[in-house]
Amino acid sequence: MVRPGAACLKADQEFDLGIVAMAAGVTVHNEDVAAAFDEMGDLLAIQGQNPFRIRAYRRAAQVVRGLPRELAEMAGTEAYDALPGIGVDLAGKIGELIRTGNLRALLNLRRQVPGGLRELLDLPGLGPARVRALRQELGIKSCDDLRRALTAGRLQRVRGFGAVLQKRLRTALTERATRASPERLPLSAAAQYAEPLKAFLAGVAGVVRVEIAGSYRRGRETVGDLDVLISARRGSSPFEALKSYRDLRALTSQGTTKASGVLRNRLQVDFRVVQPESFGAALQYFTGSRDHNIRMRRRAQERGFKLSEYGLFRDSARVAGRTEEEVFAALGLPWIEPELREDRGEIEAAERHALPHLIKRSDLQGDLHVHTDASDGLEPLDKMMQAARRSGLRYFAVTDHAKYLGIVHGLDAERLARQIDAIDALNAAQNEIVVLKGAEVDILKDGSLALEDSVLARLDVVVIAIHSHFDLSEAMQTRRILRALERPFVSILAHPSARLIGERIGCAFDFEQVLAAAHARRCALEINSQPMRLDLDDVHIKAARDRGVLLSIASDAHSGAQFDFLDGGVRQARRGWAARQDVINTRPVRELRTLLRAARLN
DNA sequence: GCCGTTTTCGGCCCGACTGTTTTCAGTCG
Repeated sequence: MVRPGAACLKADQEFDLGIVAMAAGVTVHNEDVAAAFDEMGDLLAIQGQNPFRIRAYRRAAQVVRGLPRELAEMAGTEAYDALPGIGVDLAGKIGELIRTGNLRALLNLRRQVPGGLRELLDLPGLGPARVRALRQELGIKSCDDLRRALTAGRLQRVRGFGAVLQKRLRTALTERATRASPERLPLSAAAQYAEPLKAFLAGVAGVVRVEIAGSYRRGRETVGDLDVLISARRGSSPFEALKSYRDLRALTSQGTTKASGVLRNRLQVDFRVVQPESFGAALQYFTGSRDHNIRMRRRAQERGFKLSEYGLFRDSARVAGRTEEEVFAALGLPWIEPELREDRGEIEAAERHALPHLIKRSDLQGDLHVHTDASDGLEPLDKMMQAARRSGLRYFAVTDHAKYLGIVHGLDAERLARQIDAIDALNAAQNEIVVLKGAEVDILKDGSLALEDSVLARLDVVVIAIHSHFDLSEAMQTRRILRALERPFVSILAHPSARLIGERIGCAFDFEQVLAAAHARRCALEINSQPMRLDLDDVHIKAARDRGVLLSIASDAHSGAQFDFLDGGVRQARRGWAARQDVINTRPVRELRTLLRAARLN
């Protein structure tokens, strides 16, 4: 199942979610379980419960979100219990949710804690303790209550709520009402601000080194903020220099080693200045992820060390910190690539010296999904060929859309035949790059393809994809894809989930079954590099790789400049643990042709 | 609530900054 965000349980409503879920007859998805656990964590926090118990719920939510398979398809509580961070109790709660669509513990908590209190937690400056104080002292149960109390000046009575905090809350409530709060940016969009910022800081007097850490460095598909790490000589003042930086809208807080600000695009930035002897430790720390860090610190502790952003210490003596490698080595681990640091098994793999050699952009020799102006691309074949060559590719496949209802300019059999002749002529006229003959063929609603097998037989590469009927039931969508995969000339399943980041959640289908079918017929799954697609996502790439299904990193370029998107596709592949040998377009063209022929079923 | 080559109880990552205090709790990452 690919669907990432299907909220079937109305987790923020006050009625019995079991009745709702069961009445609608819907499946309980992983995201529903994760949302229920997140809510448990929030409500327990507001109650002031044991922080470690709260963390257990949040950690469990995280683990569930990272699963490539649906919990509902797993063997039950015993299998749940085997998941990291999930013990007997939480396994039972997962089971209850899956079986009944219901969680009694959550319903009980909701009776004790008004739902509106949860939204208060999202306001900056409000954590569980202050939310609790607001409720106890003033009976505040929602953002609306808080707004009224602020207006009436009632907050002055509550200890801990001074003038500054009140002003902050007023601003936050206004922003919330006008929906001006920033959301996560696609990685590529964040890069447009992050890289110039980095270059600016690197040019400030006294600055020795600048790195952007956090989810940006881990290559997550979206970025919520930027963590900028600066190593500077004593006496230099990078924060002062920042005040003249055009893209910085405001510095919202500033200490001696730490500052925060907001960029013009509303992206939050946190700056930290560290000494060179701590830079590696700080880079490790601020790269995260949180779960990865917790594991690392625990590991340090078990070995009698203390790990912080300042270094690895035994008592008060620093034993490592200048470089990341040094810190990992002192903890008995090889350096771990940032993209892997999600606590998805990378520490265990590092211990066994079984980390993958992650793929690099320079490993790519070709691109197997490219459009020209024959369909919806912007540039003609020869221009695309020149751009592909400039991008260092040795081959690429022209995969214009096949004609079907809805896609303008799609090629019918006759135009495709003419394009095939043109490509043959182009290959005959030059030998700098090989142009492969292909098409992007729609998977129709019933799983049949938009072009006849007799036409597809002439092609080197047949890319199939879903561009319509995204909302079919999981069973129907699965049948649709499996049926398409039975067609004899299929090479690659493109952007398998059909999601658009921030716009459209992926189609629901049984990913395990699709993997099995793809594996059986040696069809590759695409990692589409378009910034809004990045489809497959990291979790499913890893699942495909673990299953031995080959991948194709493709630009889906619609113009020559878009071959640059391949960088993002490689990034995504790395997050899914992909190595060079997992990706078909790292192969020389001759070897690639062998692989493509092997996928044919005739 | 989880977890275990210091184990079935007693730990659980760690520090900066802010605002509100007169020494620190709460929040945040």
